[in-house]
Amino acid sequence: MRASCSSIVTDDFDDFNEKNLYPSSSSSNNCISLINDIQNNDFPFFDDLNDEICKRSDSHYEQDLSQNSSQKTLHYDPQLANLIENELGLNDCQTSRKNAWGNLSYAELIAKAIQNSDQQRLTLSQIYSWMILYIPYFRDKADKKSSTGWKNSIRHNLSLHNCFVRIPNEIAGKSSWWTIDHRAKQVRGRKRLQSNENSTKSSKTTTNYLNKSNSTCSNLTNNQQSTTFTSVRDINKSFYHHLSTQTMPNILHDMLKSSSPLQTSNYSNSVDNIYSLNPTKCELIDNEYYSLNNVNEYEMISSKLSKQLKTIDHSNPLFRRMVLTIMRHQMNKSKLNNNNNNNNNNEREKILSTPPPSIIENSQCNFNSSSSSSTTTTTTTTTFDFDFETIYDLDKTTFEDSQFNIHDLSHF
Amino acid sequence: MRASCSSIVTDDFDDFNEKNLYPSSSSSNNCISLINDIQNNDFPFFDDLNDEICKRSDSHYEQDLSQNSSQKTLHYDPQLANLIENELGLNDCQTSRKNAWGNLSYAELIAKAIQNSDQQRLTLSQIYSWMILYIPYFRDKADKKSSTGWKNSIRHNLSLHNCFVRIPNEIAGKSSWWTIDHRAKQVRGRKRLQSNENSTKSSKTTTNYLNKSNSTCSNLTNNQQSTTFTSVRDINKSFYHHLSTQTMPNILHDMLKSSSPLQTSNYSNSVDNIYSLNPTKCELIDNEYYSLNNVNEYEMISSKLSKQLKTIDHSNPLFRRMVLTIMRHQMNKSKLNNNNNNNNNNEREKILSTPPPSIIENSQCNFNSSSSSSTTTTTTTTTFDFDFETIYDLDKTTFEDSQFNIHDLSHF
DNA sequence: ATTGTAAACATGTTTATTTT
DNA sequence: AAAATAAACATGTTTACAAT
Ligand SMILES: [Mg+2]
Ligand SMILES: [Mg+2]
Repeated sequence: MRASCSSIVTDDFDDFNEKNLYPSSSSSNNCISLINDIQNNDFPFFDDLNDEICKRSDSHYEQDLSQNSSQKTLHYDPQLANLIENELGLNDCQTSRKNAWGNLSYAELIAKAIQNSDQQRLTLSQIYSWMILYIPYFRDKADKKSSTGWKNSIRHNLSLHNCFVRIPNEIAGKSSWWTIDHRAKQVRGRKRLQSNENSTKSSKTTTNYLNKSNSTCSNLTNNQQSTTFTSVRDINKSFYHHLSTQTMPNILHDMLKSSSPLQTSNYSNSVDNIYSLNPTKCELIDNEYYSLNNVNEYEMISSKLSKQLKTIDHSNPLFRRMVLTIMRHQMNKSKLNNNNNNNNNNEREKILSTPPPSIIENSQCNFNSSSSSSTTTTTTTTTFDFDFETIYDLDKTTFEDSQFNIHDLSHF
Repeated sequence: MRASCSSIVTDDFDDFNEKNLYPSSSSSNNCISLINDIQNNDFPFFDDLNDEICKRSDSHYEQDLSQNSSQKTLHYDPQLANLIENELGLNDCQTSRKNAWGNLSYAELIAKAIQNSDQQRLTLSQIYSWMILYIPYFRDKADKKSSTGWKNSIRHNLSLHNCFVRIPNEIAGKSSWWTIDHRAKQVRGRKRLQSNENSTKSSKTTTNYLNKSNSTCSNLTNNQQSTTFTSVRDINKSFYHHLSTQTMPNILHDMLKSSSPLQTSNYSNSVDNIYSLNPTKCELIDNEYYSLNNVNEYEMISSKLSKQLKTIDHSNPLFRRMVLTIMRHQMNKSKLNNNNNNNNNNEREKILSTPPPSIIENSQCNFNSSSSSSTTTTTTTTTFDFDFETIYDLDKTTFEDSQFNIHDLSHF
């Protein structure tokens, strides 16, 4: 309890929490009856309510091993501690371990911490606490001075690996939630391409740290091995891997802006929120997305999308998504072709050298007619069924086992 | 353009933006026709699209004075610059000015920057750029070394004043938007109460920096002088002013948890999002909320709410809000009474000394029956009409003149 | 090539001190 | 009392480099 909180009111609240007068979250039955009480009786006054709360608590008292109030949700599980010690190799007689703390990497430890949390998400400080609680080595280095190193590494790993996804905290002023994106099979991902793309195309063996051996640590099924796209965002991601930072062209901005959104539904009604479907700093998840087969696959989807685009109204929020996806696909396809033909600068030069004609208001331009560039790609049209419902569903990038779609927070 | 972005693809994109090949956002007519084109024709290829874009651009070319690509939206407005110079007093012959840069405070400058932006929001680096662009003094101190001081002050002001509200950026990895909350008439707000509450009760004169004189800088109406509550959140804010940090009691958490939410509507379906209606670090907006009249007003609302609470289902998301509001009201009312009676510790002692009885599952407890505390408050019941629609409306804390409800971003 | 480690840096929050 | 100023600190992002 901070000394600066001098008022009685604050003291009361602190005591309520710190002395665990309230039942833990496991006692939800009691609370249902409490709700009934409130609904059946007239207005309960505070002190009476407190009496009632006292009556119902206590039996569910749980020892809180964490230091401060922000880590209330962290409970010590001896069984888990044992399992982790085994995985670390601390119970083996071997003297040589991968790291000072055992045989697990930082990424694996962080994944364990998050996966063993109630809501599959933790704040940075909660991750720190988890480490101190479960990893003996870090427990010995918990003080300010000696913790700087490994805490830095924790932060480094959270940022570096794209399987760790930061979600803004709903409570203003509190730090973000760190979650796990199970679709990112590749735990470690470069944020920026190395200088030349030659080295990039080599196939890379990626390890999956998230679902390892023991059953207690993870009840998550790993049934997402197929290369089908799970969301529009995934498609975009695969397109934008080679760009370090991506600014959406103004033209697209305007197109989106000019199509007024629906007020209903889950879709947000501002242009800006549409951008939430456009993560600027994207990362290649599966290298094999590069293969020509996959390019054709995109082609297929894109072709389907463009046909459906003609049938729906501007006001339909799906319209915006489709435009987005198509534009991206086309731009990247064109560029991919340029790369393959080794005439990298042609396209660019051509565009830059084109003298700007006068504006044609509301003109009916035929895009397929004009000028330039021999990059005609064969468009494979198949029986790919890609209707609205499908797109709609695809966009729900739900986590498998979490109770709610945590990534909605970043969408809306 | 960064040297590290070596791929042609990136170069293309950069050129598109930096050379302003795309029309500015004012040319939405062109874009509508472009959308029609896409819908009417078959699939437009990238290079054709580019040609079209070139045709339509150029006339709307605007000089971009900002240094790097993240500040694309910042345009230099000579007229605005002139107005600001006048407000700074740079055109006066006076030698003595409030600050080295003129007669406006940091808070006033930041407010001007945001209010003159397209979308009424800027990132931190955009605010920096605005200062360098419009304030001569800062323009002379734009380099790394000499800018640390005033940039620190900018950040300090953004955090300190609760009229500046931080909204997470929809684009993952980008820094937050800074917006203005026009309901916060008091620009400066302490984040934490000073040591003793004696000094707090003195009435404080607060200045409103947001709508000052000139018409160009602000088309915002200042018609929120009444003390009526504009949202449930406002009510909560006024309750929680005296708490530096507020953890919601577990009991309430459980109550909310046990009432399953509806899947429809704008309301989020996770307990955690309910907390978004419960800003932990709240701040007193109007000191007069302390007065007894206002306490009774809350009493009124609270009473109404509690009656309606009895009529609605747990699954109704409004139910949660009402519980929230009522609980808060009662707790604070009780504490307020304790303070008035100068028996501050009685209530607390009583609660702490109460021996915890055994749990009563699904019992029908009468809250008004039991024990303790002589703090019976007279509940004024009036004709206050507070139905669902009202609550629903109250929660839409829309900005007056902004095109969309930017604060929805922090709600959902 | 993967991982650990250090460090520079940006962005926010908060407290303390000085100036006015 | 309000504003400017300095500074400590937490949280994230990114680069560099060493160890394996
Ligand atoms: Mg990450
Ligand atoms: Mg603020």
